[in-house]
Amino acid sequence: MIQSLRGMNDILSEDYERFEFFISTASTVAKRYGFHYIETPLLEETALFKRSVGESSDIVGKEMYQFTDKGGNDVCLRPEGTAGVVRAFIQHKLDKKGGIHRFYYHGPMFRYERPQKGRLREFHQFGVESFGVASVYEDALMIMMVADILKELGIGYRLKLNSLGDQHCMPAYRDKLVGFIESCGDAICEDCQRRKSTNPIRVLDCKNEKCQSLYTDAPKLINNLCEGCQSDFDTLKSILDQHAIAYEIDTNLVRGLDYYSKTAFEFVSDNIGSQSAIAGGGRYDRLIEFLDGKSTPAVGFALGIERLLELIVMPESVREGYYLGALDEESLPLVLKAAESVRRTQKAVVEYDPKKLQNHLKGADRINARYCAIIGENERANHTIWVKDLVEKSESLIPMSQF
RNA sequence: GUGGAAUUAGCUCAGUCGGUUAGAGCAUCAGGUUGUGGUUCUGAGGGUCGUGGGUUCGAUUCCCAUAUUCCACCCCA
Repeated sequence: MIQSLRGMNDILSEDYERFEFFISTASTVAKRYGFHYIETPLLEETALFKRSVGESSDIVGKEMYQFTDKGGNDVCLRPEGTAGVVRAFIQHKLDKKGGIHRFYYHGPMFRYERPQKGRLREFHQFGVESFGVASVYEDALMIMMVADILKELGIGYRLKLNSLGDQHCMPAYRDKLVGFIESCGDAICEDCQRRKSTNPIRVLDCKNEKCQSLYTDAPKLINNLCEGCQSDFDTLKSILDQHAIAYEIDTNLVRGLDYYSKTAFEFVSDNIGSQSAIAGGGRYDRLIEFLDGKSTPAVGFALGIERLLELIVMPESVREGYYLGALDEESLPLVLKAAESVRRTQKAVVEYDPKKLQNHLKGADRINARYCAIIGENERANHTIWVKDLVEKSESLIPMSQF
């Protein structure tokens, strides 16, 4: 038997209902905030991700589905959504056009990781990107939008917040931290030794207890922000306070993608296992120019759809449409005809096997139909269709001409 | 990528200290005297016990490999 590739799932029936419900809910919220849909290719030039997400990141370093196509191009299945949207933004010269551009998107992303619950090799994200707004109010808008989406879906969460600083304060802090780490010498774990050069900020949330005890005195980025970053961070906190959005400052929160600066946030759920981040995002003011566009402030976020699916509280399903069946073989053509006209306005499902009324009613019940429409000997003789409303429990004989 | 656990019917799981026809609940299908559902009763179908090797007179059970899923690490959405 041929199976789907490891970490790549089919989404069917009930799961898809949730999936669809999520997409429509999130899209509706995004549109209410003034965002427009954008669709970008699943396949992009490898260089795009190397330059945006960053070569030092795990995503680019070891998780990309990378190959050479028949034309000899070095390409990748997209591991995240922002890079493609930024590429499109620049390619269509919206950076030069100026003004504000707000996009939302959803679709599959690919990362070659070891699968686990909530961690798939093909997974789906819903994301938004906002270009041209430098104000920290836009950062707050992002967080409010995620909060709105999760609220409409009935999902509880904790919000973690941090500021990563900008090109003025981050490099200085990084040097200071690396200096501190070096002062620890060989006392720290192997992972930290490696992180010291790849992503020094990550050592701060090392799980090793010995490392943690050494790091209690480590310099914290939050205490080393420059004036601009500090005041934006303070403003952001006060906006969230005013909107009653609870948050916790997590000075160890580091986004794994190199393009983030200033605001970084993550929504986590305590009910889905160890892969608990359900949404993450932040500001990336420098990315557009890194990709040869005109310097444009930007901020965005992405939600992991599969991680949300089991948390979604679906609205109660209502009975709808028709179930149509025949009591004998001779009635079937008339049933098909009736179904055809019902379908012009409503759902109509036909049972082809003639069977007893009782079994038809069971069948109608099973597919959650509102009406059970049956044709048998009597109906044929009188040119009527017997229809039972499964909610009202009322029944009537309707002339075939009215169908 | 590292360490660990699991894999038996469509689903959730029993079970076999290695020995004839491998069980349950739910689901499916069919009936309960001739046209009334969701919450009844009866019955039936459905499994080469994840896959491939090995040990054995004999393996679903023991051993090895492999695949997948799950847990922790890692990472992130």
